[in-house]
Amino acid sequence: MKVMGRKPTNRPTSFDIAYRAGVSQPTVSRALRGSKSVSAATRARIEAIARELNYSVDKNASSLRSQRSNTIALLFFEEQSPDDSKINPFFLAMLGAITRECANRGLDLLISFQKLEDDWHVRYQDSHRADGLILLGYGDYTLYESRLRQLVGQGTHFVRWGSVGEVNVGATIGSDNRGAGRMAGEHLLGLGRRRIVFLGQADEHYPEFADRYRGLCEALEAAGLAVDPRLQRDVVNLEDMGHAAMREVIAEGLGFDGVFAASDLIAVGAMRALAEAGIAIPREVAVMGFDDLPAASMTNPPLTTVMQDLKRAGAELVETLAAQIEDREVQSRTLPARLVVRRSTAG
Amino acid sequence: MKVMGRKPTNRPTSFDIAYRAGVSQPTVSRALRGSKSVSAATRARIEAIARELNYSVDKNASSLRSQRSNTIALLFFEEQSPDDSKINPFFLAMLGAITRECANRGLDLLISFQKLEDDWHVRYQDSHRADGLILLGYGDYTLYESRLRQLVGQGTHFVRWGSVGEVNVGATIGSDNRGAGRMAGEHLLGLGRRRIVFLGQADEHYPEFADRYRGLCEALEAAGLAVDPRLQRDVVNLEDMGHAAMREVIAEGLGFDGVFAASDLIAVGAMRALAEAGIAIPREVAVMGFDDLPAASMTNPPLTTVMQDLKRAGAELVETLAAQIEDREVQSRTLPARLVVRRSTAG
DNA sequence: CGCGCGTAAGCACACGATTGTATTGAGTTA
DNA sequence: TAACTCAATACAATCGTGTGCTTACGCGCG
Repeated sequence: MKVMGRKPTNRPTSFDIAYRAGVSQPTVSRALRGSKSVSAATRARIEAIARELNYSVDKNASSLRSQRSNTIALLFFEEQSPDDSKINPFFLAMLGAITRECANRGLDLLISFQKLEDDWHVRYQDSHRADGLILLGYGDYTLYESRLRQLVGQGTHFVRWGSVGEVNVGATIGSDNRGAGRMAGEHLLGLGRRRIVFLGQADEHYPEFADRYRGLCEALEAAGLAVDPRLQRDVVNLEDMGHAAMREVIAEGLGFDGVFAASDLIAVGAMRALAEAGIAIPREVAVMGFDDLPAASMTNPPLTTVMQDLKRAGAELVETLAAQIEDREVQSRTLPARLVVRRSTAG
Repeated sequence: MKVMGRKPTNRPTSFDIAYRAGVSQPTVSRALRGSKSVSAATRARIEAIARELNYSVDKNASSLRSQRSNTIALLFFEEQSPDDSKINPFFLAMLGAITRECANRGLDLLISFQKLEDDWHVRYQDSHRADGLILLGYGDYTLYESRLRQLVGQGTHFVRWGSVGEVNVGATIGSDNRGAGRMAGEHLLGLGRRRIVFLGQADEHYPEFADRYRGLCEALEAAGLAVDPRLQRDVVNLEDMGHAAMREVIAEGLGFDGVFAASDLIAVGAMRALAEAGIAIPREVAVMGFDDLPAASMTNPPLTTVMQDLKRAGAELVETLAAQIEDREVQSRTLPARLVVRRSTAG
């Protein structure tokens, strides 16, 4: 015997539910979505049948009709990728917070790692894959700014993690990098350190790092100390770069008693260079990082650093994006960071 | 003036393309999907117009009609989650490889972190959100085995990362844990170590760890040494647990000159305990881990460990799942692992 | 000259839900 | 008793593609 027309998988549809409940199919849809124009009794009956049949709404049909996917896309993009499978660990940590918040709101999360050259900026919203984007990207800001403007132009909803500044396009959530930099500076100054090396770019291409440096400078100036520009080194967010820069500073023989690295990755590299040079941490040089990666507590000595509030960051990113999707007013926001003191600056 | 009917976003549809190209809508669909029943000239014309209008296929309509979402879902699940936003770093590392492979194949990747209690096992495929699942989960295997059987029962496509053994349900990809354990044992034995502590559960609830232990035992036996069960400790995959277990072993005063931790996280905790006890690594005790987390190279001394081939793992997982979705024959597979020697076992 | 076949394209419908509008029936009031 | 209101539900029209079947046409061959 040949049976045609029915696929082997006999997934129930809302028609099946309607038939058994003795109502029309649209009523099933309304009941399950909680419309108040369905009587409580009918709804209860429908829900019971749906549960019994293991029914679940077809996401594609639903999204097609309602023009809403209830999905957001998380896009990571980095410029330098020596090894593609290495992802900035800080963003990975944030991933946990974002997924959690999405789950709470019943949103699906699509993720993708992008090269700057890709055309992600047109694909997602256009194809109705996602209602909006969360963009996470360290790297040269000026390189992708034009992409962001294009997104705004085509009406795509998106939120960015990064430096909350004047020049921003679209809503941005970020840590209070300047405040945190100042806090770090004050911590080192409080330990009696006076000549502090800053490892990290301080130009407009990397606004987050630049803000951290600006904060450090503020702390120095507030303490009546001059800022020595020779103690600032442009370093991108890689361990090896931190190592190289630190070696250079040591070799140049400028005196210094503290290091503030713009990220933990850089700090780890710097500590390695210091250890190789036989310089004692923290006795001779105190070292601080930024991010509080898992690795920060495993270094020797454990690394003092600045912890960003990832949980709140994830929540704010998702909330801001959701608001934007619902056409509510949104604005950029700065989150406080917290000092985590460990032995690399103890005493 | 009031304009009705048209939403402000005037996304072009395949009808618009068809109209301008002077063909029917189905022809557009066929042309863009590469059907050979469209002449080259027509296809070129259609593609040009599509590009010009910035057309992109509506994912929802396409998935609805074809019953294929071209999306896979990546599900992490862990039993112990003291802090929800902490994710097993090993899986995070694998994430990079998986996204990359998905991108190569034009698959979208949905990700979600699940508690074991959740009903993810029915939601994804049923709602046509994804064509299949990749499951990553450390933890007590016996706890979720029934869920896996349920997945098989309802015909859901899925692939698992884990221990490739006899008892598996569904396709599984995993490292050759026994071989790697043996390799680790041989490495330590080659350094002249004779009494080797194993930190990690060795029962059927955690088959990956158990396999690593079995490999170690094989190496010992092959060298004509007896296995001392007092040197094996049940430890779950947490740094603190490694620390506690190592302290215990030290306190008990059993002699030992090597430690093989079932994971880097455990190894880091163990090294901390050894350092606190003033035991020199590697002079008095050589230490090895497993996973090669980023943190492994940052410990003091840097940790010798076993590197799993993440890139290949991601590729195999995706390939196996894709094959299953296309109803091709699939089978479980074991991947080789590689020893990474660092200073924690040097000499 | 008629038959068969291969190529290129069109027609009509199905996919499974959401949504605006019409309809029903019960209850209320003058 | 007829007109009117309101709550609850049914009807029909989408949303934008993919796909099986049919059609139109050109060509070679006996």
